[in-house]
Amino acid sequence: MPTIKPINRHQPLSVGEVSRRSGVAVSALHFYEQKGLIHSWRTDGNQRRYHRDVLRRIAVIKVAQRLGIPLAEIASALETLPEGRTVTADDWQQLSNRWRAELDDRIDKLCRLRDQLTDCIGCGCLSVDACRLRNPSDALAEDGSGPRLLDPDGRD
Amino acid sequence: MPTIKPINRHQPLSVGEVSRRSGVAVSALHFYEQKGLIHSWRTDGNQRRYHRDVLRRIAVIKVAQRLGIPLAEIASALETLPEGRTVTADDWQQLSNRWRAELDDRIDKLCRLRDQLTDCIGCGCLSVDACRLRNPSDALAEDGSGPRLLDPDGRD
DNA sequence: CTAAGACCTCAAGTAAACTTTAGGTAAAGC
DNA sequence: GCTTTACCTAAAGTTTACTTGAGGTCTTAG
Repeated sequence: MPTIKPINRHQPLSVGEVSRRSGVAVSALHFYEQKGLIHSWRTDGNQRRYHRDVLRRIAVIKVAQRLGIPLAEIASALETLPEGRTVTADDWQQLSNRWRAELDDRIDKLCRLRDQLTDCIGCGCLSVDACRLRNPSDALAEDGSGPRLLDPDGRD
Repeated sequence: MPTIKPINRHQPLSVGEVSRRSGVAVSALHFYEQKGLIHSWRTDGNQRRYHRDVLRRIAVIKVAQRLGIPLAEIASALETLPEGRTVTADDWQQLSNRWRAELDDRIDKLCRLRDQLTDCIGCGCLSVDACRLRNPSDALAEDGSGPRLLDPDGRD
């Protein structure tokens, strides 16, 4: 047995340890817990303790975030797993396949947008009627930052 | 020619007209003005009036937003134009070339991410040491350990 | 035993891009 | 003249993903 602070694979982790090992700030861990993304129990002294599985869960969260998945969606995806369960390889495969499809989609949209932009740079028109760039056929805005409907009226 | 309310090309536009013709909410127009993206003058009654050029300017803003350019950056790009000037075809070409480069960049990054994800789905490891997806830094030391299947024991 | 460091909660702050609300003025229609 | 519609300002609210701060408790090293 080690003499100095034996890091037992089956010992629970404190929030600080999880933070150091995952690279996620303590405040963010609190936040994730509040949002139901991770779970913990408490010691007698009311301090959080985590199962080591939480590290893998956090890894999934971080990857999903890099993919551009909002936390709420990550949370609901993780909720489909049996309560608080370790994320298995199968789980990961399911999640990542779904997320890759979304990523593919986003890439597709951006590529189409790039093509339109390229055309438009060529013509330089920005015409209300003719410019594909100004008249996106696929109505979904990249960024959901507000309702925007194109007014059919108008020439300029 | 219309008999009712002749829409003169050289008459200024009220904020409501600009809103209807551009598809941008009045509140957003106020907001853009506050941020220096568009400009107006006032009537005796303190109401905003816009030069028709504003519509083209707004078109540029909207396209830039679809490209994912933040408003602050759009503002500073528009500021490089002579004060309040109409956006010419040349201006547009300059701006859009720059923005297309940024878009290319973003697409590139997403594609690389997709590739990593695809790899990772295959191996399913999410390993701290070996997973490219979890180690986005380029300073990844490729030790011989190689990808490994998910350990049900919860190895981090 | 005590002081430092880790941890706790709750509230408020941050940034982006707007919208909503409230209270009031201006212009247009009948 | 009166009412409806358009417009004005300033401030606060919205969402996402957190961080920061204040004030207090727990745990651990010496």
